[in-house]
Amino acid sequence: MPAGRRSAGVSAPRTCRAGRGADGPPGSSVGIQEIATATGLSKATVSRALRGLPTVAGATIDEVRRVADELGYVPSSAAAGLATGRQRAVGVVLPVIDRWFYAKALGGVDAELRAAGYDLVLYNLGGPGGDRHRAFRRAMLRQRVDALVLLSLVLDETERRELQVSELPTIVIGGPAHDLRNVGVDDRAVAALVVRHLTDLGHRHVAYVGGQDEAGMNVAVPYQRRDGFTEAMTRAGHPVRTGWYADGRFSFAGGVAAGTALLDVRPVERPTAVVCASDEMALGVVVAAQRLGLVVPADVSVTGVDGHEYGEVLGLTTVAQDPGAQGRVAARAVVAEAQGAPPTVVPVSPARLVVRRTTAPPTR
Amino acid sequence: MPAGRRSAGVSAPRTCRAGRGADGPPGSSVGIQEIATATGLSKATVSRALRGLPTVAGATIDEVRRVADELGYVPSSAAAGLATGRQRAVGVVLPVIDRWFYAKALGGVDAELRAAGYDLVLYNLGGPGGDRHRAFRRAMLRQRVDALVLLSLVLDETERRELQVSELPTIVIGGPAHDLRNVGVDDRAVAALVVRHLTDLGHRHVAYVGGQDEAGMNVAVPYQRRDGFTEAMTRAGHPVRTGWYADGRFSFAGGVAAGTALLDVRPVERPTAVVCASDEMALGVVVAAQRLGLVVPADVSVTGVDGHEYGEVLGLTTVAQDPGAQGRVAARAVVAEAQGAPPTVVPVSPARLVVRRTTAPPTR
DNA sequence: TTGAAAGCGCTAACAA
DNA sequence: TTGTTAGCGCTTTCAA
Repeated sequence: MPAGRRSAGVSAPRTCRAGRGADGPPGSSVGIQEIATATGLSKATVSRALRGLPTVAGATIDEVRRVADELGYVPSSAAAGLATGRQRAVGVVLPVIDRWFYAKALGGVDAELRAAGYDLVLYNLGGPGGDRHRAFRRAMLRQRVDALVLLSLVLDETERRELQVSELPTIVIGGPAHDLRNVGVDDRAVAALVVRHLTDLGHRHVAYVGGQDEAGMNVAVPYQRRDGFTEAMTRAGHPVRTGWYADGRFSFAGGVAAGTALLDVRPVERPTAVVCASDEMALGVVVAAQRLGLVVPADVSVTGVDGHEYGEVLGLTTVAQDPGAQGRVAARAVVAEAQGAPPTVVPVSPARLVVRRTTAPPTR
Repeated sequence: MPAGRRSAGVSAPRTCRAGRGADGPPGSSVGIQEIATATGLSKATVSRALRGLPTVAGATIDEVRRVADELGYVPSSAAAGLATGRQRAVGVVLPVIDRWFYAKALGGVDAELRAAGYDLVLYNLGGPGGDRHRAFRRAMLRQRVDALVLLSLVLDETERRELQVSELPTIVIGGPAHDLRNVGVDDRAVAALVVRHLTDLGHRHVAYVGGQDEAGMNVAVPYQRRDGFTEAMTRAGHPVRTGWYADGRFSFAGGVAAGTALLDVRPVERPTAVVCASDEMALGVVVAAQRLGLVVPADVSVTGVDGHEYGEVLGLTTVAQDPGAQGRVAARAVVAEAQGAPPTVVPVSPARLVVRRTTAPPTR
């Protein structure tokens, strides 16, 4: 706009405000200078008053705020950012938005940032197709944000290096990432929790639906859940058949496919329980079972991980986690760090077994 | 940082770069001045070269970019924004993130903005609890964005006024809003489409599940769908009983509740079809029907609106729309306007009937 | 408690 | 094709 304004006619070297004269309240470019003039104070004092610094007289603050309001003053984040070097904004980088976990976590990050007076700049890598690299670079290569929250991302070598160079406080939600702080549940423990529940019920033939989320989820999460499952089963004395690992791509449709593959076999070949690495996949497996004429949990028990609303309504046994809370924790951590606090250790996020109606003792 | 740097020791009035000396490549504050010095060019030329302006010699551009890279130059969006008055960012305001429609639309907006080189600043009003008002105040926008995309929002008087004052190019997705451009489907037509399908099948006793999304969805959407439904049914000669309007709160759980209320009655009192204003509610109604021992579509037909993935897997008849595309259209429109183009008319978004397995002729 | 003045890093007239 | 120069709107020393 400055440029626009300037080229709009006369070229008064300075004090060239707005298109319209500095007349009424509803003008676009009311700055602290205008407020200073109107109040007879200096820009410096107005600036301080607006921020409520303690060195300003209470009466002055009130007066300045009143006038600012009257004039329709809108602070310029760019100017403040340039002067202070802090943008009061945090970047959130995620692989895709339309997945339960990401959407919930993003909501949590947002809530916390809003409370802290920070803006949230979204960098969606847009799935495997999106030119994620460019998006990632832009995130930090423009100094638009003071910190970064990464949602379940696998970083490649280059990305990691750029992150380091940027020196931005960073944290990742969901799945540990090399050298970066991390908030999330203990995925191996989550898997062990489910296995324990199932073996306690008497299950010995348990299959697993996991797989890689092609959307760019942190590889560590699926691996850890799967390994945790395998380990726990082995420890319980019921090693898992190689054929009983199916890929559900972390989606509902993928769950249906995986469930069908696993369950559409002769009864003796069929697992008595299916452990899924997410609720959406578990829901898919339940649907697959029903389509095959099986009764859940009489014929097969099914479990998920997440705490998805649908699962609640449908009675899915699961290990519930709270991605919103994880988002809030992550946001709080990076904001604190951006404000100069030393990095603190973030505790492991809670996850708890919620037994509902898709698990029961095996009938075989 | 400037402040931080300054207080870090000596107070050299000017040219006080970085903490470390202006030594190696990986320093945080390399500006165009450094590049200018290194190349022997002026700041102005460096600036132009970096932006690839046509008035710069090709060789110069290459050289500047090379040196910039070498020095680890990171542009400052704040400085550029301050100088130009354009932030290269668009704000997206939405009531909640974790709803199918919003997540999808947000993804579309994001994709388009990324392609245009704009950043996306998210303003989540955080549901009915969130202090939505604050989020909307122009003070909060802080001139951080050049345009606004509103997702299905109802604006109150104050909000509308502040929007006007801000003079930002604005567009709303989903549901018309007073005085603002709008992208979305024709909700009355959508309802009529479903009714047509059902009456063609022979249905005369049709109930409706709609309701107000407490999350702050544009009121117009539910109203228009409901009115479109009522009108179409009346026109078809099958006026709807007053008791056959249920509130599903635009959620899956709400759909289950509404479906139960509607279907748990004596067979003769039961509608032969249930039209739902969203797929999630429709899925809930299907579940409710199954729980009551009814067969879909033999005992009841059920329809939704949206084109949700789950509905696809489960064979839900619906009117599919593409919120991602709507998001892209909206983003493109506001970006163009932010760049000075005159506002154009946005055409109504397409919606098409997708007949699957939850609708059939009535057996009664 | 306030004011004066010097920038923050970049862009854009204007001149060369 | 490039350089000079004057800001963009705010914050922050330093001095009063």
